[in-house]
Amino acid sequence: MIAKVIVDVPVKGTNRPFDYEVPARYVSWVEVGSRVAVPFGPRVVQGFVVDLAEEPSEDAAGSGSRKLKTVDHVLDVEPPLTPELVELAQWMSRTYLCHLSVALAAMLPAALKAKAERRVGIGPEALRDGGLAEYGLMTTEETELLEHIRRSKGMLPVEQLLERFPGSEALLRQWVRQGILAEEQVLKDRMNVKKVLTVFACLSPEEMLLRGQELPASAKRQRQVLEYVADHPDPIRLTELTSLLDVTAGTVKGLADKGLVRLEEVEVGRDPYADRSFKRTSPLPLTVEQSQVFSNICRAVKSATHTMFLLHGVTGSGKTEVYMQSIQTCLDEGKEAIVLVPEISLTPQMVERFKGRFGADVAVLHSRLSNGERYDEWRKISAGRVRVVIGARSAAFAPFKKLGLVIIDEEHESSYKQEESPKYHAREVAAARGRASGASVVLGSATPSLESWQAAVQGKYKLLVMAERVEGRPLPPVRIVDMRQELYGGNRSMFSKPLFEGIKSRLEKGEQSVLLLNRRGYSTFVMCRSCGYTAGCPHCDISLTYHQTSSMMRCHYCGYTERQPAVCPECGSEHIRYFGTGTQRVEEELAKLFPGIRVIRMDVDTTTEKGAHEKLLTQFRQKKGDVLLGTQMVAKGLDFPDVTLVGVITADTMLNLPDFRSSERTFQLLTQVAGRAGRHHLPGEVFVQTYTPEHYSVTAAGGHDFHRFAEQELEHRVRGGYPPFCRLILITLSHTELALLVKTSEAMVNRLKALAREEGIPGFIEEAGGAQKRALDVLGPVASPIPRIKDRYRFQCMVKYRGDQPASDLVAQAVEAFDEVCRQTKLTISVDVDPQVLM
DNA sequence: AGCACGCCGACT
DNA sequence: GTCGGCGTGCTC
Repeated sequence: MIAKVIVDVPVKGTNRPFDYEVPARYVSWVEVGSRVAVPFGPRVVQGFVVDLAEEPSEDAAGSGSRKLKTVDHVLDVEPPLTPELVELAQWMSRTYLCHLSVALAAMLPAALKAKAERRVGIGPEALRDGGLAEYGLMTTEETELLEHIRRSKGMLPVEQLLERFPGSEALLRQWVRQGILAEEQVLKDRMNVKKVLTVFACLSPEEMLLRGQELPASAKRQRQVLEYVADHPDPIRLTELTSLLDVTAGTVKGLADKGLVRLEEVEVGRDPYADRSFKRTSPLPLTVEQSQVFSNICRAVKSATHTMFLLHGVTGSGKTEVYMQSIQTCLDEGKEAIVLVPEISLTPQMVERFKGRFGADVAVLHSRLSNGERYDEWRKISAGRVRVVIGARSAAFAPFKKLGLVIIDEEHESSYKQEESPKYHAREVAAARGRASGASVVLGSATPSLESWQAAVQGKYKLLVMAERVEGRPLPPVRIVDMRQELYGGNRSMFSKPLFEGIKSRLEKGEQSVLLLNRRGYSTFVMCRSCGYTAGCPHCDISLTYHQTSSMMRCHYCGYTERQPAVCPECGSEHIRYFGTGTQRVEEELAKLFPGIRVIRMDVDTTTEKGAHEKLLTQFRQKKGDVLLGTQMVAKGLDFPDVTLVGVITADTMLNLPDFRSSERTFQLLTQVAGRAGRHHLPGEVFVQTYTPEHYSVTAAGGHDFHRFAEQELEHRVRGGYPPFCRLILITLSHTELALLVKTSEAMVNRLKALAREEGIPGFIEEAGGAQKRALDVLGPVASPIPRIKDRYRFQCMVKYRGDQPASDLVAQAVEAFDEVCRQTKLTISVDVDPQVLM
């Protein structure tokens, strides 16, 4: 038997199957989707079986004089991929122009990426009579190395040897060649066991308290920790201890240094939800609207006909309950279901709802899991121990064998697009998987993407609507505040009068507020007021961002850091000003305006630590803060009963970005925050501060009116020739030499145009009214919005095409034509199909 | 990616 | 005259 194997070596030239003989002992074991170790050139690599055949193909080595190599071994007891997923990977590779091995690897947890481990042991030559005499004298170091290997018997990992005997790599290789050492390569998965720093008491409680007395008076925190440990002598996780007592890890480490406690890494069991019980819930009665939607989905699931549904349901209309009952139907049919949610809304509350309904039938996949934990969850799916998975975009690849339903919640979220290769969109992957397997796909959103909306309007997707909120709670009134008027009125603060009054009255009533500062694409930067100098990254064409916590200037693209300048480096002036309203500045301003206000700030600076996100939200829920202030992460799916005010500091920061989706993003964000207030018994109020109050994405969001927004935005998109009326492929070229880059970029555009002509793809047709209708068009080249990153200049060109045109093929051909140039000049070309952010 | 083969400078 | 630099090319 012959296995066609895609080797996990993602370079040009290996993007095709290689033929291997399957040894008799594996014949009944190797399947399409198996992961195997195969010899490849001089080493052993991981590969995926994508096909099985009786005979090797004509052009394979086996047909010539050389013999086919043999599959070394099979890496898993059961194939980690199904034939259906292998097919899907092939679709991804074609559609998103990526190496097939990259598409296959993206479907598996990172733990299942085997790397060869080389090991050496004593070889036949060293055991021969006469020993090593004929190889000449060895230096003491060499003798020591060989003795070390001899003593340890068995095989030793080379990596480990090199740690002890640095620089002996060449020598080891030579000995292997001479037969003094024997070598083997074993493919090992990266299944590191998760370890957690744990605090142990190492003295008796009495002794500890005694030693606590001896601590200097200034060590208040340390004494506090010591007292707690003396009280609770059981080992406790460091993270748990620090969050419980609100101290830093440094405090505990200080105690450890003094020998009062012991810090040790302890292996932890990996079920992240093992120690939690979930209250089981039963299906809730559905409203008329809900049950109509539900029965539509049920019909498709029961008949196993692939249908794409777009569920347009306002915030609070009870989409989750419909999802859960649809999933139940799916399970009753003996099928499995996938729920995709944006990473940010994959909160414990969300997980709790699904665990509560489906219990142990649910696997959870999110980015905070360690490799081992993720693998464990994934195993539950592949072994058939669960029938429901809830997770972020990669959960679209859950290895179910009888998939019946895929739910994509908040389908408009851009996080469904992977920004690294394979640059897939989970929505498109789910659709492709549904088409192949007969599963139905439900796209749910209060603010659908215009792509999905247009598909529904055209009847490609079936539109389902839920326009009413559960229990008829009204959507909160939205007050749009014109900041220009505020400025005319003499208010130069970042808070308008109405928002100020709103916050003030909430403080008085003991109610809570959420403030949103949309900082995306808008960083705080530093400028000299005397000469206009701005601090820029020396490697990228972008200004440096100021971080107050560290007093450092940092480049968000390459990580370059420098100290905050005390005086202007250009003119020596001391008048340096910080521009851009960061959350830190808003926090300061709040403290000034409302003395004693308790602000919980949530942004990249305060949430990098693991679990910080959840911790801050819990604090806010427990009313340990009056105001929750944050970037867009506060807008998503949060549900606090005592929040009666939501304020958006500046609605238009992202409206002015050079991206055709900026209006859409603004509308989505504003609509979402507007849904955050008054979800419970207390009525809510929303303030949106803006300099462009007449913009339709602001007014439509203010009126909770998706239809009006969609109508206007679609008109803009038609006129500009943008999705959903076409599809885009963004090609970015980069190189250190600008001249070469420009020349190559132009050549690329010409090549694309020539290919389109050759294929007879029609070009530009101008329609009456200025609307453009074209089958394929190539724009550019132009400098990328960030023209230089990490010392490499960047140019881009854009292919616009009608959805039914095979543009991926065309781009693939064009890019291939530049292979030679890329190799010779180190120029890189990256292709993004259906780009979400044009930067 | 590795690791070979293969063609030009600083040493015994 | 050899050892070794890392530039190109291949892997069933």
